[in-house]
Amino acid sequence: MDKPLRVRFAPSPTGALHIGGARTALYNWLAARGRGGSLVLRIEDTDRERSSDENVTQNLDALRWLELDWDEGPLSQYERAPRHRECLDQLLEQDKAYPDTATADDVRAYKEANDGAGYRGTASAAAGAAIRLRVPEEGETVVDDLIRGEIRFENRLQDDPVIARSDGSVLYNFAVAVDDADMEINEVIRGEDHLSNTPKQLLVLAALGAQPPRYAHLPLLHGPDGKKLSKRHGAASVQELREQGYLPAAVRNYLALLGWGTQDDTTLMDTDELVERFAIESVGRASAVFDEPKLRWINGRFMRELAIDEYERRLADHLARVSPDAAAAFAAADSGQRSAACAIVREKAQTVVEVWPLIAFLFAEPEIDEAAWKKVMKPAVAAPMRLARTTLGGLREWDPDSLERELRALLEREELSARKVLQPIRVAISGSTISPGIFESLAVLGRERSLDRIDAALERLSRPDASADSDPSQLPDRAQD
RNA sequence: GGCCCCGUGGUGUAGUGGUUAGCACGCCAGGUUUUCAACCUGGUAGGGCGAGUUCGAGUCUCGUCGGGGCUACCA
Repeated sequence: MDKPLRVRFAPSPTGALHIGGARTALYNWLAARGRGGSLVLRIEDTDRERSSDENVTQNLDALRWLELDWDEGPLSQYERAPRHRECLDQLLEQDKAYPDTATADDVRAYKEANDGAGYRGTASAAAGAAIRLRVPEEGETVVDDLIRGEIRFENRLQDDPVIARSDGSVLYNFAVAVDDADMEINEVIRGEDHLSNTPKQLLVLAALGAQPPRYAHLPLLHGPDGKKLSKRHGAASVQELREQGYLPAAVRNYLALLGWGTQDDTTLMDTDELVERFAIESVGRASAVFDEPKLRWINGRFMRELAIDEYERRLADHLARVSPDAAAAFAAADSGQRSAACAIVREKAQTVVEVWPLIAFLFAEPEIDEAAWKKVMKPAVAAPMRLARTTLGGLREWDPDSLERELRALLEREELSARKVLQPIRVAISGSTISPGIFESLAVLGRERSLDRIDAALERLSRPDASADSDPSQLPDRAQD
C-alpha cells in the first residue's frame, strides 16, 4: 500500500547525545527495522556557533555503542546550504516569503496592538533584512500525529516565521522541512518539544508544494523531580550510561519501555523481540521519568545472561577505560582464570562497574579492608582457622565441590558454624567481607595463593598487636573512592 | 501572558463503559544462605479535583487544578 518507510534521526551536535535523544534514535531505529524501512542519520548543524566536530563524533560514538545503525548518512545539514538557498529563492520569487527587518520587539509590539494575532510584516528592500514565510490569514494548520491524533493550530495566531537570517543562512524550521522533503522522509519521529515547530514546518512544506510526512511526537523524558532530565539526575547522556557500566542491550530495553509498553506486560525483551513488537502508534502520551534503579535491575538481568566471553570483553573494555593497572592485571592472567573469575561474579554484579571490585583479589594481592578485618578477625577465629588451614592443606583436589565437601565435613566434625570459619577465610583471601562464593573463590584463586594468604592472615592474627595494628592511617570508615 | 501537549500507586506501564484496577522497579516483611547480592514468598501503595452523560466511568464530555513544551535572525 504505502511507500516503504523512511525515517530519520536528526541530532543537533551542540552537546553529548542525551538520553532523550537516544530514545528518539531507538524508536526511529525500531520503527525502521520493524517495518522494513530505512533510517537516515542527519546532523542538524546549521547553528555554526554551537555545533562542533567533537560533538558530532561523540554523538556517532554513542549511537554505535548503543548498536543502533543507520542506512544513510551521516548527512550534514549545513552542507546542504546551497539547496536550502535555492528553495528560499524560489519562495521569494513566488512571494511566499519576504525580507523583513522587524526585531523581536517589533513582533511583540505588533501582537500587543493586534489582540495577539500572528505577526505579519511587509516586504522591505532594506539591507539586513531576515526572510519571513507568509502564513495564510485564514484556516488552520493541522498536525496529524500518530500518537496524539489531530492537533490544530490557527494560522491567524501564527507569526510569519523567520526562515533565513539576514546573512542568508537558513533557520532550523526551514532546513528541516526542505531536508525531510528532499530525503523523502515519510514519518518523523521526534520529541514532543518539536510539536509546536511542526505547523511552521508544515507551512514551509506547503509553500514548497511538497507532501508532508506523518508525525509522531514522543513524550518527553524527565528527571525524578519532574523537571527536564539533566546531569543533576545522575546519568543524562549515553556516555555517562556507558561509564556507569550499563549494557547497550539493557539500555535499549529500558529506553524502549520509557513511553511504551506491551499489552502483556513483558518487561525483559531482547532486541529481536523489541523490533518485532514495537509499534509507534502504541507509544504513550504522558511524559516519563527516567528511573535509574529500574535500569539497574534490567541491566543486572542482562548481565547474568551474558555469555562468558562477552562478559570478559565488556569487563576488559571497561577496565581499559578507567584503570590501566586493573586492565593490565586482568590481561596478564591466563584466559582460564579470567573466564573463571567472570563466571563466579556473573550472578552478582548489576553493572560492569561493580564487577572488578568483587574479583580484583583474584588478580592481585588484595588490600585488606581494616574495618572488615576488625569485624571478623577476632582472636577466637584463630583456632578454627588453623583447622581449616590444615584441612585445605591436605586437599587432593582443589575445586569448588571438593573444597565445599571437605570444609563442610570439618565444620560438622568440629561443630563449628559456617560463618565462624568461612567468613575469616573470605577476609584472608579477599581482604573483604564481600566476595563471590567462598568455595568458588578459593578454587579460582588456586591452592598456593589461597594457602599463602591464609597463612599470612594466621600470622597477623598471632601477633600481639594484631587487632590494634597501629596503622597511622586509621580512618575508621570506608575510604573507597 | 499567548499557543500547544499531558495527568492510573514513589517510578514505568496494562486496561479501551461493568475487573477484587493487572504487571514490573522501588520499598517493607519473611524464606533461602558462607558474605554481599541474586533468588523465592507475602505485603505496601494508584486513575489530581469537581460536575455531567450513563443502570454503570480510570475509560466519554465540560470545567478546574497541576505538570510540561514552544513562544530566538537556537536546534
